[in-house]
Amino acid sequence: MQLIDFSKIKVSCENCSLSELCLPRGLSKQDLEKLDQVVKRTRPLHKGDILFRSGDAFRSLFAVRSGCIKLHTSSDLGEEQIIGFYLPGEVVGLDGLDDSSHSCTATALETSSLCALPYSSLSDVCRKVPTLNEQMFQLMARELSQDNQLLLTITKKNAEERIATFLLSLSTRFKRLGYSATEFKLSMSRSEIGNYLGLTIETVSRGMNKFQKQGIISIERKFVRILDMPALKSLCTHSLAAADSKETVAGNAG
Amino acid sequence: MQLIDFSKIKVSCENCSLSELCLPRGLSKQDLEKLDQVVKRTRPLHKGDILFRSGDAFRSLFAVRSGCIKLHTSSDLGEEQIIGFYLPGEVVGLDGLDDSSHSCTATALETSSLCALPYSSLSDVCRKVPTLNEQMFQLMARELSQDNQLLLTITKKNAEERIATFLLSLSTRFKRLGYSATEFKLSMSRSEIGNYLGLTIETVSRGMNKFQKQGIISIERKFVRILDMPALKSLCTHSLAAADSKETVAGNAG
DNA sequence: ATACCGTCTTGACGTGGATCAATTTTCCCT
DNA sequence: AGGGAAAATTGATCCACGTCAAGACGGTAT
Repeated sequence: MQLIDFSKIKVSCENCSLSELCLPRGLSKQDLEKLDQVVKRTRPLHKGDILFRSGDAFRSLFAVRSGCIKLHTSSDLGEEQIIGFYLPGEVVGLDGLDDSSHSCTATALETSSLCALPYSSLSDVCRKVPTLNEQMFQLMARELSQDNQLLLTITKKNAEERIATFLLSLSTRFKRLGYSATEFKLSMSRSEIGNYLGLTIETVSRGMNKFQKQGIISIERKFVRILDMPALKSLCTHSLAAADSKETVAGNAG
Repeated sequence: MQLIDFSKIKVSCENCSLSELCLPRGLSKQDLEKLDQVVKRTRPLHKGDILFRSGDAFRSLFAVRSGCIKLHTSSDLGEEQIIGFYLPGEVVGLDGLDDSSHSCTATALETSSLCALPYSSLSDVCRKVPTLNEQMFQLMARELSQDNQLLLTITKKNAEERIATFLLSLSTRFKRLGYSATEFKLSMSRSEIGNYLGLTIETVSRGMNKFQKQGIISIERKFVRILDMPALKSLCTHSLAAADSKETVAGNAG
């Protein structure tokens, strides 16, 4: 086994294959260089390692380079609620911008490497580079709209639709990363999927096996293959379509 | 009936009783003046009026001065999901910072007056006033954490707990506004409460009537009085407490 | 190999809240 | 003030999903 000293690797946003993802829109080369000076690669996390805890002082944002991070809260009574899963190219830690302490905990689901963006230096750079500042707003707004999507999924969809939506979301994101959209590994357990979707582990298991019997996916342990993408897509909104006509709620649209 | 020409009223954040709420932390007097020059009071909206629609170009943030605004999405099929209710001192429109177009629709639930903060000028001021810029981040982070709260409420609590949590949240926010924490008017319909909480109108109605029979609240039409605040609070987390011991899920906390 | 343990699957059963339906109450418009 | 429609209540029924329980499978330590 080869040991790699990550501290010696020159980290560069410019050369990072993910730069388009974690920082989508046109920063100039100069701006990128400014950002580069700020980014620190942390040593890799292993499965179960905690990146930050709810209540921790907010110090950095983290861009995922590889692996998968789950973001979750604990209620007063220690009940876990998973807020999201972060894949490479996605940024974790924005929850810390309120009161400068994190409201969530971030845990590695598998060996994961990250770039740390220390907030103090980041906000300096933001001040000098308005484009970057706006990108930060965009990142947060995107997170907000993802939350809203999740809310819609949970309140309006039944178990199977939620599971289908979840799988489709992963597929889309893997594709964006340049990986296969039809074959991938789930880095989270059934229990974590259930928690995220507001379902029990049994319901998740049954749903996925049903899809398998229908020939829509094949699933073995953590490995998923999507066999019939159109079918999967139509599963995401099935009952909504059925409810179509009677759904013009409230009618206070004027 | 008296007509008021709001355009002639001198709007001033400095004198606004809500300034502590919509912009919580210490802007200097000078900074406030800069902000003042940017704020525009819009003419009041009436019940059902739409402030902005999903897909509209993002132009302004809006601080609620009076009334109540609901923020909601429509899915592909027109199904409504209410994301939140905004009371005086709260800021609506942050969903527009992604792609500079709104992902949600904002509708007045009753006659409401607002301050518009045109984004173009606001971002200018933000550039000059770092404190304000940070407050914007805080606003968004707070919105994120509220979304997370809602998610927890919906996935982990049963119908009655959700309703109790909802009432308590309103109570807290009214109190912060200087209104009574125990007597207030619901500006949203049962159907809107249900939509927000992921419940049907019948369940909301039954829940509230049950609380009434238990002597915890009294409710007449839209007017709520909280009679036993401690009881209401304990209702918010009841079943979570019961699940306490077995809830140390997953155990990957190290 | 073997034994153990955590994760996942599968089945049987019970229930909370959705759905359906019938009034009643309130709001709004003329 | 009155009439019509939307909103809310209340009751009866149903079913999707949670709960409980038993087993299968895979990974890991001895």
